[in-house]
Amino acid sequence: MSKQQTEKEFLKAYNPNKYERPSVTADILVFTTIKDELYLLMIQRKSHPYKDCWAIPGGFVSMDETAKEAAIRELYEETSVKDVCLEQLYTFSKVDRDPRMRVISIAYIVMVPFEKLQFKSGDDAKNARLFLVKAQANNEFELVLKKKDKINAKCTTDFQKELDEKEEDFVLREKDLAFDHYEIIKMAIKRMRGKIKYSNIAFSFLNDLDDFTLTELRYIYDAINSQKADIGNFRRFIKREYEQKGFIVQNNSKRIERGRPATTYNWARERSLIFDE
Amino acid sequence: MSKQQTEKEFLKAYNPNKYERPSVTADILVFTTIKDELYLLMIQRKSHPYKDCWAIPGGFVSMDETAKEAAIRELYEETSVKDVCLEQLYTFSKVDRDPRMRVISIAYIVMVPFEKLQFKSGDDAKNARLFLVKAQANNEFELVLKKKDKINAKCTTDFQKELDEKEEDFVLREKDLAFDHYEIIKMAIKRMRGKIKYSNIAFSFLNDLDDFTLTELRYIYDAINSQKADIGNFRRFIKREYEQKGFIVQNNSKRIERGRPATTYNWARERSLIFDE
DNA sequence: GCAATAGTGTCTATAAGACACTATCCG
DNA sequence: CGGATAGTGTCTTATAGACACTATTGC
Repeated sequence: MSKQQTEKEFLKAYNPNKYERPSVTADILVFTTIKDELYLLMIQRKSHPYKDCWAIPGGFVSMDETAKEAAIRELYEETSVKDVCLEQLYTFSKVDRDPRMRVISIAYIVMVPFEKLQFKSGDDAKNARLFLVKAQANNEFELVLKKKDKINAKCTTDFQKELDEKEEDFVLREKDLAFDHYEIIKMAIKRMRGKIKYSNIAFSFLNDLDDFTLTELRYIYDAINSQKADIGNFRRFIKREYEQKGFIVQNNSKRIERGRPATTYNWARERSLIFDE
Repeated sequence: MSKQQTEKEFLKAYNPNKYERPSVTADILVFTTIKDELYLLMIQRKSHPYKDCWAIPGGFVSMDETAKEAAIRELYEETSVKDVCLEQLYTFSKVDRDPRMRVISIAYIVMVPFEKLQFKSGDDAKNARLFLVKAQANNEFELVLKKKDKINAKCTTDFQKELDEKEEDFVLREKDLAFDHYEIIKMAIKRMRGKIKYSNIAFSFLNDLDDFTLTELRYIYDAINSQKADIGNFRRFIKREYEQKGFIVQNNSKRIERGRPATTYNWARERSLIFDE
């Protein structure tokens, strides 16, 4: 090979199969909130390895798509959700994390309003469920499926029937999760808690950016932090950081449910600002 | 295939070569500080693609190492530096980022004291240089090689001779960098500026954790933020966040150079706390 | 009126920024 | 003494947390 080779010549002669290569997958952590609780979408594996264990959804990154595009595709396949923003969490590359072969996983966080989630729990190819994320000390957590909760009520799979007949809630702990998924989820929760302080990620959980109340928004903060914020201090914080700076504006209408009607707000800037890094 | 297959049988029958796979590389951003300026290690490519362009070092992740281990190995090969902490920055996966083939890069940031860097600039396989990171508005930047600076003085390559004969400094801008490396560096600078506020990453630039002055530490903050901190406010900040909490402790000896001798400090906790996430 | 929810006001402690001042070395 | 660098003090404003209070609805 001459040193005076042009780039074109070089590329023609280049053999891209010289080295063995790992598989690359995109994993997605689909979080949602209901009231002031945080939920995570998990699927039950129907095949080896970790058959019957619960895992976060994911799939191989194909040659003609970015990792993010793969995550978006997977997300759509699992939940019919489109047009959401994803945040890259971390890339996991332990050599033995998958017993089949070398797999490197790029994990993404996606935050979806519960109302937009059409998770395909009826799909008999696999069980998909929203697990309550029950925070414990030190960023540890449990994933809980409440007996006869309304959230996964539509599910009519064998698994659901079994669960309904049991005496207690169904609880997943570290050892019950497939692969290194406990570690991934733990990191995701930590990341969300970190980012909620200085970014607007909480707004990505709102069902309607044109019509939300400060209480709805506070519940989202409470869900992620798993603690109840002081009402007065929270309002002051949102008004200073978002209303005074023109990101959110009051609507004319009020939300009437029980108690005093609530002022509703709308996000006044480009929607793409939500969840921008 | 029977549904009653055991995991062992499954793994035996599994064919891991079903899908085409991308190559995976680990790229490292080696930052260092001199006085209150930030420098980045770049290498000049000796082969296609982007022959003669400047790039951040990197290499393929092999099948028996994690991405982080690959980064550590690369780092050692380039700079003889060992025992440093790396921070995973981001994984870049655009389909066409490398014209040879599909390459996904996991980028790592490493912060090294200048004194510990033995960068192999004499190695005639490639030029390696420390570029001054010259910040501009909006997280943009230029990489500058000053004519006849002392930092890269040991270099005797053809490139250096050429540079010495020129009239002006050698400046790299976005278009002068290989692949998507401008974007990567930009993100790295942003990340460091974000993390320096609430983490102890600045300490990882200190040459001697058992003997440093607050002025040395302030210079590191200035280098990353590319602005000069107020001396009094900075001291108050460090004393509150680090001395009062017992992370750093005053030494008995003083550092005597010019002017009033400076109190030296040492990091009093486990060293592994430096740069922990 | 009462339960329920929305929303305000106030007090305190802490933190961030601007900036003037003092201290201690060398030569 | 003066130049150089280290280190202190003070004033102002912004922010965070605790917590008591008022407002507006339906029934």
